[in-house]
Amino acid sequence: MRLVIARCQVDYAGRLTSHLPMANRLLLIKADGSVSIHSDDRAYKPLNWMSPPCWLIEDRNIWTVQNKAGEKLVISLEEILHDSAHELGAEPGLVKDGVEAHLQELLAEHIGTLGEGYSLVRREFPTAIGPVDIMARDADGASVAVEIKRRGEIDGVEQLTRYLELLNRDPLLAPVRGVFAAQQIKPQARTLAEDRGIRCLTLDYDKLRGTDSDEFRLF
Amino acid sequence: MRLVIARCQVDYAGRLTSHLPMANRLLLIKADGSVSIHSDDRAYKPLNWMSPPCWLIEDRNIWTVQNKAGEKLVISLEEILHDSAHELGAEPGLVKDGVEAHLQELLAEHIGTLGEGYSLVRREFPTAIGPVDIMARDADGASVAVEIKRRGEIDGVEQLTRYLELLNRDPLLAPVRGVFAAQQIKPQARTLAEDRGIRCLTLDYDKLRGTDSDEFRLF
DNA sequence: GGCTGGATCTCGGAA
DNA sequence: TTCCGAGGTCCAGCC
Repeated sequence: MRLVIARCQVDYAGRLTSHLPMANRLLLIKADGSVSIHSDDRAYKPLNWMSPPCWLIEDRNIWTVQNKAGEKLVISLEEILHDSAHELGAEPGLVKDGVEAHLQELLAEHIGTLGEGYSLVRREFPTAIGPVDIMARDADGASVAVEIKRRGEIDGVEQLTRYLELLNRDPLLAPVRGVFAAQQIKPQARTLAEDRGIRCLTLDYDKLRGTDSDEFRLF
Repeated sequence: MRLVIARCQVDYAGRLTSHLPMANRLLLIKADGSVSIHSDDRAYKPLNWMSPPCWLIEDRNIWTVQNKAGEKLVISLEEILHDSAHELGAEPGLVKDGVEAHLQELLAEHIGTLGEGYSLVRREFPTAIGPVDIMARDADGASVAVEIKRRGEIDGVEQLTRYLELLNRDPLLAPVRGVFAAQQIKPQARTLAEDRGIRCLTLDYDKLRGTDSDEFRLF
């Protein structure tokens, strides 16, 4: 990894065109060839960048980064204030816990959260337009399609609506009801869902994760 | 801006929990207090980060970054390989060209792109569920709602469908037809749009921008 | 290779 | 403040 602090201006031409006037910035050149340009604020997003695979050509004070798609980043350097290189070695990688995939696992394990007598058909139930997060049957054996989100917004309701429309054309499954399950459901999404006869279910991640044997406590 | 290269492990607890095993990484501490942790690949995304406003407390070899929401990043340092600070000064800011806003401007200027005799009602036509990109009238004075995207996908068709549903309840406007305009329209989006009686229109950014007087050439 | 959908999305604007 | 939509979205997973 090479760290350069420099007074520079930057022009990008690719999916859009952009221009950065002359100023001091950090240039980050990584081992995979990627380049990013940071100002002294914002943690997440660089001002400009080129994702790998891409190639940096240094021609005196003009640096050009290019990729196969023809996107181009041109950095004009006026003054270099710092330039250092560092060997970092392998990155073991980030371990995450608490994303949507976990919610799906947990709800599948605790399918009774949907209601008494519910049973799991399968996770990632395949359809022509993509997999339904969870297919289940209620106590009477009727099909229920569940869409799971961490944050329930309108897009998720639209997604579930498309699935239901398709699933209800299958005489072996129909009628299929929908459940929109999320840790948090935005009011607009809830309104739209309920307008369409879709049940909303707020999930409590900690409670789902907490105990594998809640049922015991009932006795 | 402070640049630290260090052997460290990192734990984040907030919107999710995550763990980074001990390894060498770049720690970026910016003037606004934000902190990000980069490995030696990927230009765009840090492994972990805390966005401003947040506060860093250095207690010997344990650094803790926290924000008001209670999100917490704990960095355990084993060895510091580099540590430097740099004054960058003000960032003049990025100037962009070629985003959706420009398409909207250009199509409004060249409303005839929609067809002979079309006239502009207004851009950002307000509705209860958000602004319609462009409202126009055709040669016969009938209302036309236009949704503009750089890349036309299913979400955009759904968005326009919601607008049309609402607009058609207004007797002063109804009947309102829809046009889905984009630089590129995905086949699935086109199919869905046409199923719903929405016209698809592919926009040529360069042609729209190119000449203000194409009409002249017809003579 | 393309396509789909999640993301600690981030970021900006408007109500 | 919340809501909403764009983004050079990026990115992983699956086909």
